Amino acid sequence: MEIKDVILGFLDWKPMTGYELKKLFADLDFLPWSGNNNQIYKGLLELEKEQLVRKTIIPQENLPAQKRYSITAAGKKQLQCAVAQPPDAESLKWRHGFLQQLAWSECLTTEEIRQLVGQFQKQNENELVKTQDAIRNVPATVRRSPREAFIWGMVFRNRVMHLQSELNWLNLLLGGLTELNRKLDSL
Amino acid sequence: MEIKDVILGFLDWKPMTGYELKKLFADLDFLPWSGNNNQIYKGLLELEKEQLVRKTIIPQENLPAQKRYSITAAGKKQLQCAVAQPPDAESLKWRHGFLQQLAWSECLTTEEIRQLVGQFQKQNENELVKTQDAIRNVPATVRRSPREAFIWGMVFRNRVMHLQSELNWLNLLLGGLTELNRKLDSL
DNA sequence: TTAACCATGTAAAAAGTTACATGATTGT
DNA sequence: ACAATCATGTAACTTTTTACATGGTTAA
Repeated sequence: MEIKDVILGFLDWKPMTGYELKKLFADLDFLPWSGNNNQIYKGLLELEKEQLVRKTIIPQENLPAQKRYSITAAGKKQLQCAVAQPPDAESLKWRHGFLQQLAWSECLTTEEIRQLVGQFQKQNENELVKTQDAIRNVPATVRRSPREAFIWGMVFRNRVMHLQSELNWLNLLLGGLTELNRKLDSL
Repeated sequence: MEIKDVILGFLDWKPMTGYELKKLFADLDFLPWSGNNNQIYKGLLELEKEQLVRKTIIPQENLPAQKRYSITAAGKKQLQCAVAQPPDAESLKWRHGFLQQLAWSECLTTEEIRQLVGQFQKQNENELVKTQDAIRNVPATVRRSPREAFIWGMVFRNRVMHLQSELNWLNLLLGGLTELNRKLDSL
């Protein structure tokens, strides 16, 4: 998922202007882009050129005309494709790409979502093992004092705890999806 | 903390070459920089121009000469200054700046570290409240299905759980620092 | 009257990634 | 024979940020 895919995700909710998109980027903390003018307005121009969105110009009195963008069929296809990608490794570092895929997963079946979640779960488990190993290899140089040794231990433990909390969250997620299916089946 | 400060942090352990620094950036997952040639070698040149590091050239047979950089007094001052900054807001998003400050906090007193931790703790608590509020304001547009509503709930809950796990970690950290002090006092 | 909101966009700079370039040594 | 390690650096490109630019409306 790159920023243009997220824009498509928003436009798949409803048609919007660049201005509205900017506000969403500013409000939603899990998106790693600032959503500045350059990203949004340039992005929209490109998306239009690629025919993934279409614009309607709405003139206003005393204010610059609104350009309201809506997603095209090709845009929907592109969104679905981006969302269905196997979660990439950077998700485990700072750009939580998996959350973005999940947020716009409405275009996938529940089974496909489960698969994505499963893949991400495995990546997290591997990373947890890797990090716990890494603790044993902390460079000896960082033991100038018992305090520094303790602090570096905590730096690694931070990551371990985050990964564990992520795994807990993934279990809740899978449980919730099952629960939803159960309810729908019983209707 | 920007990448040059982290380089200073490493050189404060011991003098190193660009090649060694690269490996550290590659190995340590909590650092958000890839540590590619451009960043490291350009960074070192700039640091040298700013007189924050000094280089010694060590010729080798059959291999390019090593350039071993060491931190200067001015460099140590700069590092301490960077580490002592109040943790910035981006720490709460993706670039976990606080971890970097903590990792190189050996130049601070335990009291100063406690202060940093306290500040970061407060920011996390505020952010937790803010995020829990935000859940109540999730745009109604994202409820195309019960499934989507559930998923967006989980996207927000991911952040809540991370913040809670961060607060737990901060308590462990403060507890550990107290414990260390107790031990030193009892000698 | 000052700030925030509405609404668009562009320019320049900074930061980051990927690929290029060299070339000996060591292990599989 | 091929890949990895050692060891430096540069060039081209992409991404992101910050600042510039305009200008009317509304609420404190």
